[in-house]
Order: sequence, then structure tokens, then C-alpha cells
Amino acid sequence: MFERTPDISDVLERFDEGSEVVIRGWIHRVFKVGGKVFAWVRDHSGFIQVVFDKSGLSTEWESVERLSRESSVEVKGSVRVDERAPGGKEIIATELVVYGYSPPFPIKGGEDVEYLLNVRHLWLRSRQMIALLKIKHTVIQALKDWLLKDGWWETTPPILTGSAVEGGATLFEVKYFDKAAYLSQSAQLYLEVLIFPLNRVWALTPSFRAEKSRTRRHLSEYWHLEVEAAWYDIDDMMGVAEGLVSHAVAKTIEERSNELKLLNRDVTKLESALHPPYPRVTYDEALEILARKGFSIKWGEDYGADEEKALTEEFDKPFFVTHFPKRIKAFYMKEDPKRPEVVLGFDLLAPEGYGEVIGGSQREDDYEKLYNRVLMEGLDPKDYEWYLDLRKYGSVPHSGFGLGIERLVMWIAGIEHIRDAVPFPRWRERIYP
RNA sequence: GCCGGGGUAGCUCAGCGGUUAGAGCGCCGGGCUGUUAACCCGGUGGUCGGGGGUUCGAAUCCUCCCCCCGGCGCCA
Repeated sequence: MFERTPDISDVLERFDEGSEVVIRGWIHRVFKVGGKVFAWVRDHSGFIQVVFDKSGLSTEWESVERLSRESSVEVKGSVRVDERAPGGKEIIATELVVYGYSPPFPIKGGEDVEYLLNVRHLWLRSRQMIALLKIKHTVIQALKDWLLKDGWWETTPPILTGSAVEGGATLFEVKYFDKAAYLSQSAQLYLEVLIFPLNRVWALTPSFRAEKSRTRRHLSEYWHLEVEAAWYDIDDMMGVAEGLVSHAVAKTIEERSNELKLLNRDVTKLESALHPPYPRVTYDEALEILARKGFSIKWGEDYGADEEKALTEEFDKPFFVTHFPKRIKAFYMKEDPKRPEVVLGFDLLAPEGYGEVIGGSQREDDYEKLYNRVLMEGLDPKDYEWYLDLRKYGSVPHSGFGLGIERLVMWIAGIEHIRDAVPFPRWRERIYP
């Protein structure tokens, strides 16, 4: 059994000069100068310099000289305050245990994207990736906290499904005994079922899209936070989105300031997101803004990536686009009773060019209308019988949305590419490691 | 799927028709009483993505294929 040792951050923050400590971690960098060896040791919490000097060291010197980057070690020694040490404190080693030496580490700095992706399993030890892993943790916890405090039920919808939610072309097909099944691309339809027993529900699940996308904002596998609630209209649901996003930003700024700093995130650009409400523009108004900026889109067409980016430059905080033409949106979105050509759908776009983070809507709750939309979409109502049943047995007005965790992390952390918001990114050409 | 860029040493790249393909970093050896991407000296390092072709001669030109990166559509 291993006795627990203090985190390196604890040693830096709470241990005084002369304290005897034992730490465990990995060698981040090693300098052999004169008769001494300086090693920076890393654990999940931080880095500290360890100084090895022949005098006072009970371990044979050869073990120290063999130390290399990423060797795993346990060091016993005493704390010394010294301004020459990074962080202002170091450990003068009295004993060294090496759990595993490391051959020359394949990452030295300056490698290109492809190389780093191929050694992703090792690159995750880098400071940037550690910071991103922690930021993602905090974002997820913040989202869960908000929902828990607001009284929502966490549920576990299936990942293996028998039918599609959106278009069929983007599904991953898997063998399911002697039939075909699909990896879920959204839990929405199942969450709609679960509001009947539980009123307000959410789930955090992986979603899968077999799109052949090659962009900085798409993954084949991503983490999807979906919420669904009875007796919530589109405005209520946008309020939920504002609550979740502003809380996630607040928590991250509060708890991950070191990590944001390491990533050079300009936190002042996030501050406006702390204060909902977020601006709301309709699709029609978005088209007007775009027209002013020189983009001409016919009513009824969707806007593309360039247009979306241009739109995000108009706002300094996240904002909603609402009331899209029915024909460009999914069949389950409720049509606006005042304007049947549009639906009660909304997107939440992050500023600074980051774009869509959330897509949601009020759902069609009328049996006949939904049935017809299924038909119009060219779908087989038989596949959606259970879904249509929800509009038969005590139908209720309800709304929901899906939030892309990596999209949110990407914007909050201010990173260029979505692949770094997930430890093991997957897209068409990438399944290793 | 479409458009663009790329594949030369372990890594990042230069070389773009002419001897035996180079540099920096790394790595190995040596030196240095405090390093912060250490420094100094010496050494090591290559089927030039793969096949076919043109040529006296190909990393270099042509052709097919493979792989990767960026962008578009789609979306979270």
C-alpha cells in the first residue's frame, strides 16, 4: 500500500523551510550542472525543483545521473526557500526512488500538429494539455452544479439506438447482433420521453457524428450536455442556457485562473458573459445584420461559417439567434403559432468568432403536426411510433437543447482548435491513439 | 465529397536536374558548484512517403497511389 504524499502545490504553498517531505511525480526537466543535478518534478498539481547533491544523499549517485525526462520518481528531502528555484522553493533531496526510467522523450518542443497527435498519449503530459483537462473538468462540474441546484434530474439515455434523430447520413452504424444499430448522435428523443416521469431532465453523454468534416469546430465523438423540460417554452429554455453558460464561465474564471493564464486567455473578453441576459436576434434580424456587412443570403437559406463568424463579431458576449425558417431546421421543432413559416428554435453563439455552442428549441407537441413533419422529412412514422406516442398520451409543451461541451471549453479556454478540448480527439482520419 | 498546402535525419526545416543530400535541435561521449528552452568541445545520424516513367544523371521533371494538415458544406 502506498502512503499518501502531499501534492507539489501543497509543498509550494504550505511547507516551511526545513520541513521534511516526500513527493511523487515525473521528471519534467533535468539539468546536470557541475556536481549537482536539478530536476523539475511534475504532478497533477504543479512543478517543483529538486536539487540532488552527493553530500547528504543516501541513494547511490548513479541513479541520479541516469534520471531523464519523464522518469517517475519518489523524492524525500527537505524544503528550502531559494529565489534561484522556479516557484521560489525547492527540495534538497536526501533519498530518491525511481519507479521507471524513461528513454529520451519523443517530445522536445517545436513538433508539428500531426506528430503531436500521433504521440497524443504522451503530449497529454504537457502543461497546456494539463490546463485544458482541468478547465474541462471545471466546466463540466459547473454545468452539473447549476442543474443540481436548480432541481433537474440526471438521466442515462442509451448510446446504441435503432433510429436517427437528424439526417441518416451522419450516423455510425454498428453491428447489433443480427441487426444494424447506430451510435447516438443526440439523446434528445429519449430525454423527451423522460420528462414525463421526471419533468426536468438532463444527460451528459458522448454523441457521434459520421460527418466527413474537416474544420476546427467538429469532432466525430464529442460530449453532449442535453436538457429537456416540460412546461418550458423557448424563452424559458434560453434562460436555462444563459444560467448554465454564465455559471460555467464564472466557475472557470474563479477556479482555473492559473490555467487560463497559462493558455494566454484574455479573461476580460469572458467577463461580459457573466451577466445575462444575452442578446437575442431573430433569423430575420441576423440576415439584416449580415446584409449590412455585405453578405447576401436569401430568406430561407441557412448562413454558413463565414456569415456566422461575421455575426459573432457584432457582439461582445454570447447571443441567441432565434426563429429560423422551418425548412432549414429539424422536424421536431415547434412552428411559431404567429408565423408558421418559422420554428421556435434557437442557437447560442459564442463571441470572438467561436460560434454555435448550443442548439435548441421548443418541441412540436401536436400529434398531427409532428406526424406530418415526420412524413415531410421522408422518415418512416413506424420508426418514430414511440416518439409520436408522447404527443398522444398527455402531450405537454416542452423545450430542450444540446450543448457541445468541447465547443464551450474551446471558447472559454480561447483555443484555436476543438481537438484540444478533448484528450483523444476523433475525426475521419483520426482514431489513434 | 470538393478546394488549397504538405510528406527529405528522432524533431523542425533547407536543398527543387549535376560529385559522396545539408543546417539547427535532439541523442551519445567529455567538460562545467545553481540550472531556468543552460552553456562549451567532440561524435552519431537518411530506402528524400510508395510504385512506375523521362534522362547520361532524379529528392528535384512526369504519372498513379498512400498518408497528413488547413478550409467549405453539415452541425454541438
